[in-house]
Amino acid sequence: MSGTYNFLDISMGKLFSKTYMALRQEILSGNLVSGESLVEQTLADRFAVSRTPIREAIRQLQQEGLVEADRGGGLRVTVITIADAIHLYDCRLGLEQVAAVGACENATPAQVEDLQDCLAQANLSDSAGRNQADELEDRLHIDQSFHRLLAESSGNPWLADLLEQIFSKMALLRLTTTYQNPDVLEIWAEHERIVSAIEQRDAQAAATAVRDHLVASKLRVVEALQGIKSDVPLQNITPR
Amino acid sequence: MSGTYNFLDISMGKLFSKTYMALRQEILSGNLVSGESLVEQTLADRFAVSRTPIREAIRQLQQEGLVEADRGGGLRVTVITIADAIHLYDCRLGLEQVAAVGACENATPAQVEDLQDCLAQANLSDSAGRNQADELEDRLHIDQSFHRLLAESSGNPWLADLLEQIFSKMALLRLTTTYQNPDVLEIWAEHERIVSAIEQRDAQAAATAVRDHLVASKLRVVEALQGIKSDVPLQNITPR
DNA sequence: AAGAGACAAATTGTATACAATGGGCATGCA
DNA sequence: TGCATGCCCATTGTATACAATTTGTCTCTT
Repeated sequence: MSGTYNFLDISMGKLFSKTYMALRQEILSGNLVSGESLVEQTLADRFAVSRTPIREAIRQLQQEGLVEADRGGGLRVTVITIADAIHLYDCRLGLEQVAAVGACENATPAQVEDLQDCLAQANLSDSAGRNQADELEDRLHIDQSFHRLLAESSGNPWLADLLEQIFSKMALLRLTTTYQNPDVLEIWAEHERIVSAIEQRDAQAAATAVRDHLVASKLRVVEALQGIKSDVPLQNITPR
Repeated sequence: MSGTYNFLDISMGKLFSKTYMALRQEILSGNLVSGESLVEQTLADRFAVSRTPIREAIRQLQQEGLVEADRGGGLRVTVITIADAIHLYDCRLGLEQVAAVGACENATPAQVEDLQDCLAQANLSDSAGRNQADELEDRLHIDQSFHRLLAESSGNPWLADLLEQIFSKMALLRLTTTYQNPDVLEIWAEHERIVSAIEQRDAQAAATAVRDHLVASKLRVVEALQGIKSDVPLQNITPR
């Protein structure tokens, strides 16, 4: 009974770990929609394991912020609102500036190279005109990689960890809204400024570049989202 | 068999939740020392519950960063080094500046009052000359409260959450090293500057005040720690 | 017809039994 | 004596049984 869901069957490591990754993947890929309630037994059947590893995986995801408590003890996939998006951007604003400064001081040559590769990849994906959906997907993925690399380059593991938490929640948002980033070229120009500053080990410039990038990015996202749900209270667009 | 450890017996809520809080308290109070390995069955006996709630509590603490994997699959109370302290301070630096800005925009009058109360309490604890240990304990507690309030005042729940994670790890550090903060008066003066800026809703001033405070605080702590373990590599004292 | 109460079903929380894994210790060989 | 090897025990991982809690519905009463 090889059963379903062996597409992620790495056949190594504990079940709860595999379950965790599979569940996470399902949430982040949109297979489990935001707000969908999670029933342990159902998931257990689905992954062909007992409730025990499921419980542990869910708890992990809960702490990670991808799963939240429903009223009444139930659990569901976290619902991210526009207000949350703004708040998360503010957190990124603070942390990524620190990351940029740290990267100027601690980034290894290999890491700088990785960042440059990321830029190159972005340009590549731009010219390769495939269907729009794939292109968008690619862009989002590259963008995430870029910021993840930046965080790692800081040499501050806690910082990378905190940012990772934020990223996964923002990934949730992307699923529910599927806004299109209007000015992609802008983003890459901004990314280039950041990398350039890091190459030159200019901490001040790097921090500023990151700040500008995120403020602009936040504004773009909020504008895009406002068109979708204008009912949600829009608190502070410009934090500074 | 009322047994031991009913000092936290709130008799309400799930066992794993109570266990989690109790375990957390034991770690944060130093009852379980840093580096001590955690054995599920032992803890289960100790709290007179089965391994199930213990496991969930431990996993939660692990994600929270108070418990970490030992080499060999075991778990132990997290060990925080000087380098970690520096890294955590850098994270705070980024996040608390954002918190200060947010507080200027979103703090309710009640929250501002709470912050002021915190200052008053600090002065009070200063004049009341009791034994030194208690006084130190009080100061640390008040300091934590202050920063927690600041985070909450921002109106950004994710921000408060991230900072809370950092605070608990730093609390661990305090236990292992028990350095004394040399310049307490400095700290309160700095706190007052922060509150004052928030009262006046001056975001720029608040951010600067927070930055100055944390940079100074970080320096103080690093200096204090350097005297204790001078072997640990000391990377970047001044990040900016 | 509307509300209260109780019963039933679904779901989560806890305990425990069993499996698997890894490390330490003892024993044997070089 | 030092190292390798194999077994045993300690500990964690998983499954399952059972308890408790909650929700929703059905009925009975007013």
